Amino acid sequence: MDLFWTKGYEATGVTELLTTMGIGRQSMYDTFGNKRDLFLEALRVYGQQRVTEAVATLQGSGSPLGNIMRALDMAERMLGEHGAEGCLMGNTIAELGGRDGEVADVARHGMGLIRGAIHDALQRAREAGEVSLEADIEALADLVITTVQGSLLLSKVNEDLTMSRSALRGLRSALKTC
Amino acid sequence: MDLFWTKGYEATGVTELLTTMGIGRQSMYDTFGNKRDLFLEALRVYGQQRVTEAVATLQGSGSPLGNIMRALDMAERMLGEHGAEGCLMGNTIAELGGRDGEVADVARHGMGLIRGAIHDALQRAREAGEVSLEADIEALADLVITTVQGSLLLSKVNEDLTMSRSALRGLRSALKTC
DNA sequence: CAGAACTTGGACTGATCAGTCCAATAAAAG
DNA sequence: CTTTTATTGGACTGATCAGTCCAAGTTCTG
Repeated sequence: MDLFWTKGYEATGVTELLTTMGIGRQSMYDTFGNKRDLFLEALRVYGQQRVTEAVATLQGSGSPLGNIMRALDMAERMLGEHGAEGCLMGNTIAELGGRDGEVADVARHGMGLIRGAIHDALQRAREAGEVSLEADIEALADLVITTVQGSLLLSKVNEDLTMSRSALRGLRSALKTC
Repeated sequence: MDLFWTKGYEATGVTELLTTMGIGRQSMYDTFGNKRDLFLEALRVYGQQRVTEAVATLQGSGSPLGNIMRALDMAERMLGEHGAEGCLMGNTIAELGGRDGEVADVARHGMGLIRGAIHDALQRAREAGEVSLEADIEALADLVITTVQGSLLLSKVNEDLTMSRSALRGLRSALKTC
C-alpha cells in the first residue's frame, strides 16, 4: 500500500512489491491473482482506513461543526505527514480514473462515504443552529471534500505547505460564516 | 498535448504521439530530444493557454469580484468540456509531481500565475468594498485555486458533474459572504 | 512419521517500450 | 542543376515489464 501510495500504480514494479512485502513471487500471484488486483486490495484497505477514522471523527459526540473542524485538523495532520504523497484515492483517480472502471468505483465509493459523513454532520450542525438555516448543505459538503482533495494534490508539488494550509484556513472561515 | 492530457504521460506511447502529430520518428527526436522534453513543451503550451485566458478574465475592466465569478464560469465550462480529462497541470502534479522536479516546476509555475491573478482580483475587490476589509485575501485565493483543482480531479471519476459543480457553487457563496 | 498444502528463488516467456541507426526520398538553397 | 538539409519508414537495440513455470524446500495436518 505504501509503495503504491508514494510511487503510483504504473511506476511500482512487481519485484519491488515482493521484496517490500517480504514474500515470494508465486505467493503473490496465488494470493492476489495479479498486480492490478493487488492494487485494488491495497486501495480498498487504504479507503477503509481513511473512511473509518474520518467517520469516527465526524460522528463524535460533541458539536457537529466542531467535529468537522476536527476532521479538518486530521486533514492538516495528513498534509504534514504525507503531503509529498498526497492521498492514494486522489492519486488513483488522477492516474487510473479514466481507464479502469472498477478502480474508479473503489476510489469514488470511499470518497462518497466521507462526503456522506460530512453532509450528515453539516445537517446536525444546521439543526443545532451552528450554520444558518439557508445554508446549502450539499454544496458545502462537496466544497469540503473537494478542497481537501485539492490541497492534498497541490501539496505533492509544494514542499512548503503554505498554500494547502491556507486553502483549509479559507475553508474553515467559510464554514464558520455560513 | 491532447494525448498527454487524456492519457497521462506514461500511458502515452511515442508511436502514438507520432501518428497523432503526423510526423516521422526521427523528426520528433531531432526537434524535441526525447519524449519527456516533448511532454515538457506540451505542458508549457497548455499552461500558457490556461494562464492567458484566466488572467485575461481576472483582469477584466468590470467588477473585480464579478471577474472572479466569470473565471469560475470558465472553470465550469472546462468541467463540461474536459471533465473526464481533468486539468493537465493537475494530472501532471499527481503523476510526476514527486518524481520530476522540472516538470513539477512548470506545473507549479502555471498555477502560481493564476493564483496571483486571483489574489490581485481579490485585493481590488476588497478595495472596491466587494469583500470585507477583514477578509484573508491569501487564504481565499488559495481556496479558489485549490477548489477548482479539486473539482477537476473529482470530475475525472464522476461522469455526473454534480459534485464538482456543487463544490464550485459552495465556493461562490463563500466568496459572496466574505 | 507421512502426505498434503504452501512458499521460495530463479529461470524463462512474450510483449512493450524509448531511443538509435540507416537508407531512400523530398524539399530547399546556392 | 547540384548540393545541402530535412523528413520519412522501417528495422533494430537494449532494457524493462508482468506473468508463468518448475524444482526444491518448508510448514502444517492427520
